[in-house]
Amino acid sequence: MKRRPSTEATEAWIRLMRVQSRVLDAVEQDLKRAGFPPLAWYDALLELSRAPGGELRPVELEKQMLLPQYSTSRLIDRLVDEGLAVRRECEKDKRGLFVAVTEEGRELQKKMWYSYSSAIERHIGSKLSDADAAQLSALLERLGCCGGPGMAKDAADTVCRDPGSLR
Amino acid sequence: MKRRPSTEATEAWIRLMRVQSRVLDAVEQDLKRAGFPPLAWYDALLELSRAPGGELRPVELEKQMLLPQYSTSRLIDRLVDEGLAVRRECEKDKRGLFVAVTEEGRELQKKMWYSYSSAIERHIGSKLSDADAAQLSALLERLGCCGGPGMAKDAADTVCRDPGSLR
DNA sequence: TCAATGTAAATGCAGTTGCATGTAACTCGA
DNA sequence: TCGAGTTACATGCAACTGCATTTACATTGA
Repeated sequence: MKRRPSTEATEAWIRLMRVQSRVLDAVEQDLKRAGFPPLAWYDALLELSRAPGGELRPVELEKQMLLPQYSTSRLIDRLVDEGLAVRRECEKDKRGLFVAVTEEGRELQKKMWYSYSSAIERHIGSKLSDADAAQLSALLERLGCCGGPGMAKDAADTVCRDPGSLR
Repeated sequence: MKRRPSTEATEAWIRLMRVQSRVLDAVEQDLKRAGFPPLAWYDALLELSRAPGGELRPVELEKQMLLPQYSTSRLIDRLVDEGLAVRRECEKDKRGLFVAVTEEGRELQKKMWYSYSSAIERHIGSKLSDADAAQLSALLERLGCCGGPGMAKDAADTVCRDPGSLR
């Protein structure tokens, strides 16, 4: 009589939770030590930088980053406070607005990438061969369900130069 | 000229972040919908229930759960407020104390396990074969602890037992 | 024995989150 | 064209987090 969930599944669950929290923490700490803001800022700046014209509707950013609406709204507040982005009116839809990355924002994003990428290398790249990393991705992907056809692949392509939003 | 981090490593990083956040979220939501408190409460109650005499020093709990000290202190506050645990004096070391799970706490932990385990099955077990789950664990493990001081290994051993095994 | 140093736990504070709601503007059907 | 329903974004509030500090006790070493 098999147990459900199996011990293998339960163990995978536990490791997934523990390992990502540990690795995320390590990367966030590396960034913080280098004097940078949290990863979420990087993600947002990257999404904005990539977008045509360097601007997005909050609602788009929210979808990219998988954040709740109010969370996005407040993240934008902070970016604007720091001069990394500006809010612009939206002619098309007066309810909405555009958020545009500033030159300062673009620069910060690029500077962060040096720390960020070396943190990824330190905490992931140096611990798994490329083949193993690929296999880990593949296994994780099967849990994602996000398998929304286009998106996953697309994100992956883009992201492998500059990781996209993580949450 | 190879890129560092490799695209494979970067992709693994992104998936690790995204997938765990999604899966954790799904499981937390399942628990919440069933009217239960957050997962951290379950973990704490389980650690306490397992401990000899159903009690632990906060500092032990903190190590098991990999939480910061103040966070443990406040988690205990909440458990105590809800009658799920009690604080007891510690004769050996008057700086410290013991936290003991109450009968009510043990019951809640057991009841939560039904929701929790079915959530694990739904979000992990049903998506990976046992062999794949085991392989996922193995890959994740290589990202964990490593180089770290003894503690990490110890924590992993403890935690990786089936959370429901003592039901 | 006592000062210095270290450890266990709690807490004040500022910043952040989640939830629920508010406000404004858009859409659509009769 | 009007009103019901929906969407975009912001925000008040309570709960929670991280950080730094405090309080109390323990341990060490001269």
